[in-house]
Amino acid sequence: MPSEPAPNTEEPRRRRKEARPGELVAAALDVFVERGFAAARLDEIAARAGVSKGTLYLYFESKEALFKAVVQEAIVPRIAEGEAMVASLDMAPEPLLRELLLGWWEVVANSKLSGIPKLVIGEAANFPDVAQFYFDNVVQRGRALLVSVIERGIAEGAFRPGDPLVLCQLALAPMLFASMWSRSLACCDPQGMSPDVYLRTHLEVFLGGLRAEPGRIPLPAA
Amino acid sequence: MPSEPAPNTEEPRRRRKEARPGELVAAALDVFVERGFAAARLDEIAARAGVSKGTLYLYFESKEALFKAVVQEAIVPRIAEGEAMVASLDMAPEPLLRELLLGWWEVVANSKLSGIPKLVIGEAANFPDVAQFYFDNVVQRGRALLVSVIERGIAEGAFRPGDPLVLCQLALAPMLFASMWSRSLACCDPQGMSPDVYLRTHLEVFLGGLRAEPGRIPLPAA
Amino acid sequence: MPSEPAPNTEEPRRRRKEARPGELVAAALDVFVERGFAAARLDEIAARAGVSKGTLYLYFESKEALFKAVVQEAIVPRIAEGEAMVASLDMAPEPLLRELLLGWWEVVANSKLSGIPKLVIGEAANFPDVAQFYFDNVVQRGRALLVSVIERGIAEGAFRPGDPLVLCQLALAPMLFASMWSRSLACCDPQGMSPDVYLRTHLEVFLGGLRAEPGRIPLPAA
Amino acid sequence: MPSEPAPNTEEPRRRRKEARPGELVAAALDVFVERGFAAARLDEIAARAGVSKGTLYLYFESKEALFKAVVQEAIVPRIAEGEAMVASLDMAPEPLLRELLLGWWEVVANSKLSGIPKLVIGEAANFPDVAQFYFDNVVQRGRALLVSVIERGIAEGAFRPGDPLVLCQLALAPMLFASMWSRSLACCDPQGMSPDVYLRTHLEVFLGGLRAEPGRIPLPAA
DNA sequence: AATGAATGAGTATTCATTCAT
DNA sequence: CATGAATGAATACTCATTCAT
Repeated sequence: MPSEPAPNTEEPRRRRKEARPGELVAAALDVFVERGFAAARLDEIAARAGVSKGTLYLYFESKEALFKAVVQEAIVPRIAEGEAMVASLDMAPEPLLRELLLGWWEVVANSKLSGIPKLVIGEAANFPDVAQFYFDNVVQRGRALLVSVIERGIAEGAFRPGDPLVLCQLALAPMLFASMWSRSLACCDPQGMSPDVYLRTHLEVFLGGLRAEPGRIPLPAA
Repeated sequence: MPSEPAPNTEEPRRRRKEARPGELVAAALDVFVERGFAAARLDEIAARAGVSKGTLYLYFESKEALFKAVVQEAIVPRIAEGEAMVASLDMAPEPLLRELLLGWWEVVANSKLSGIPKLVIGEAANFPDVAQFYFDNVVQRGRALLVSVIERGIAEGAFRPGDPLVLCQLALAPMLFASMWSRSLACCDPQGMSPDVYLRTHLEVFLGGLRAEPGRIPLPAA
Repeated sequence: MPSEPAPNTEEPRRRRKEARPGELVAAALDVFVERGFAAARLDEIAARAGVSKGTLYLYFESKEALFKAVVQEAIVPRIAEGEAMVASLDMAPEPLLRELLLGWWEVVANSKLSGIPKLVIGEAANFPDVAQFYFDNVVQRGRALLVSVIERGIAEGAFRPGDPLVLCQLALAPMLFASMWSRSLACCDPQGMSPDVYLRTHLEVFLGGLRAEPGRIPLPAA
Repeated sequence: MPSEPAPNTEEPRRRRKEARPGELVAAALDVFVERGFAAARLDEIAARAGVSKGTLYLYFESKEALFKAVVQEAIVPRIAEGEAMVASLDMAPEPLLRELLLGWWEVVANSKLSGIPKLVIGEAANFPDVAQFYFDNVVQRGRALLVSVIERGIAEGAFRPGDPLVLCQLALAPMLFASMWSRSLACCDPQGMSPDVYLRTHLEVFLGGLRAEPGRIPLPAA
């Protein structure tokens, strides 16, 4: 009769306990991104995290809560990094904007994270709480970031005058769209398209069209 | 006690029979767009069309077949109109491209149809057959249309040289994205954004960045 | 406006009208035998008969009624033939019994008809009316036939004394079983078995065991 | 108002868990035998086992899997017993064959088990997987048992020469047929028939016809 | 803290039967 | 007579959530 439990070949208990929520969130991110919100099965998330389904409910009170945690853990910090970048970098608006978009592309577009916008947009109508949470915590803060840079660019005369929010959306749309595409219809396309060419063309065309140049009229306004 | 049966307030049988598939497809379009493919309940489609669930199976052998019929009836003809437009209009590339994008926006973006791309992109991973069908019948044909115009623009020196497929995607992405947005997160946004300003800004910026002008370098290529 | 209907290239109306029920019953026999009673779809029966589903209900008030008609048309006359045979043939009991069993084998076992016993036995519990109908119209009459021959054989000292009904059942069981087997598990058996050897062995063994011979004791009795 | 929770009248969780599959299989056997495979409702099986429908799927992944488990648990062990019997008993072929058939009759014919052959034969055409499984696991092994005894009997000169597989089938057919009959048309027969007389007559007639005796010719062969 | 057995509401699909034309 | 459109009840299977251990 051993007075001590069999030597644990896995992580020590204490570490696991603290690490649990993070492991669960990581597994959840995987499954949510692969299947979407509605189609993700808690069973599969639990299995991938190596725990039982019941354990999920120890840490998260529902599927929605789990998803919110995924957003909180995986996406919100990326936004914060962008905010820090803007605060610390002392660059002219166009290079800064370019830098931000490139940074987003590198961090998000090529990782699992890029699956989240697709999921949220695709299922927002069926899960309004999820949508609202994402909007408040990700969209609003992300927009504020870009809008501030664009507003400065307009104020400084680097960009054509226009609606900054509209321009923010137009800067992001092709990138978000590409990330959604790559996780949906891209696999139906036998030839494909170079993501690199796509991104550089977008930046070149978008910034080329946004730049204030002699003879250019202001962009539309409300 | 009427000696004659109550006057039939319903459509005569013969007419209904021919009208049925169309009514079903219309109801299905509504529900698919509101709920997505997986979450759309056949019950609801039937109820909205005023028939029983069994009747759906008289005309469509499965949910997927019904969805394919929706795409076939509602989307494919719009593509055909675009093809006809390109064939008949004798315009310079830039105005033609502008016209096509505007036409798409008017016909699609403001109708239920704009819900279909969101649905397909959001659920392609879970329903590969649906995705392939949409890709083959809508994406490919739509792309061919725009790509031909863009190629001509490049050849004639109106547009900067670049990858036509990439440019096609970049022309459409902000529009498709906006239509997806309006059916998902837009309702979380208290202030909103003028679709009109959005579209005109996109055209102005995109075409402004695409236009060949002295001193401009070619766009990236593979 | 033709005063006469377009020349019918098919069967003339009058003949078809009378032939209808027979065609329906024939199609029904096929489908019932292939699928069983519950799994037979009226759709398929109608399609095979080249009529609409509704037409079936013009002639038969339900699936059960249709099945009863099948039994009536296809099986009952076969029994009558056996009865006629016994009445007309003036043979000793053993050759007569042999003749009857051989006749049954030839007429029934190798035709679709042999599917009916399997169906009735397999689904009697779920469709008691069908079972009762079959029992009254087929089993009882068939038994009476064989029992009379067996009783005569016993009375004349050709067969060992025993329960005639039991002997009747034992004479038929291997044949009915074989016909059920050939429509069910036979296809799982890669090697198979010669039906001819099977039948001849049965007759040889059964009649060999039934025959009264010196030193043999009577068979069991109730 | 009891200060303590009501004494748990149900089984403790741990015990139930291990007992569950067995209880489910037992309930399934009942319902499959009463209704057949297609007509058996999972609802009813679950209700009879005192669990919810979902619980069935915790243990068996489909109706087919449940049925295979029934065969595995309820029938296969019976075959094994027969195999053990042949291996252990040192008897002459005829008594051994008689013993095996009697044993089968006692164990199977009078229990629910006898409903399984009826079910399999009745629905094999509609459920080929089920049929194949039954054939491989029950029919083949059962045949091997009897065939070996029959072959030995022929070799030792106790039985007339003939096709052992055919003789095996002929030995079993009346017994299997009787078990199917008792669960189908027997209830339509007001007078009935003594199973005991039936069985003893079969053994007497069959073995009487099979026994090698002076002056008997060999049985048919392929 | 962790488990995993149990639940039961929810949904696509099938098919005998009806009835207006 | 004949049609075939319409019905709606029936059923296997799924999965988020609960809770006794």
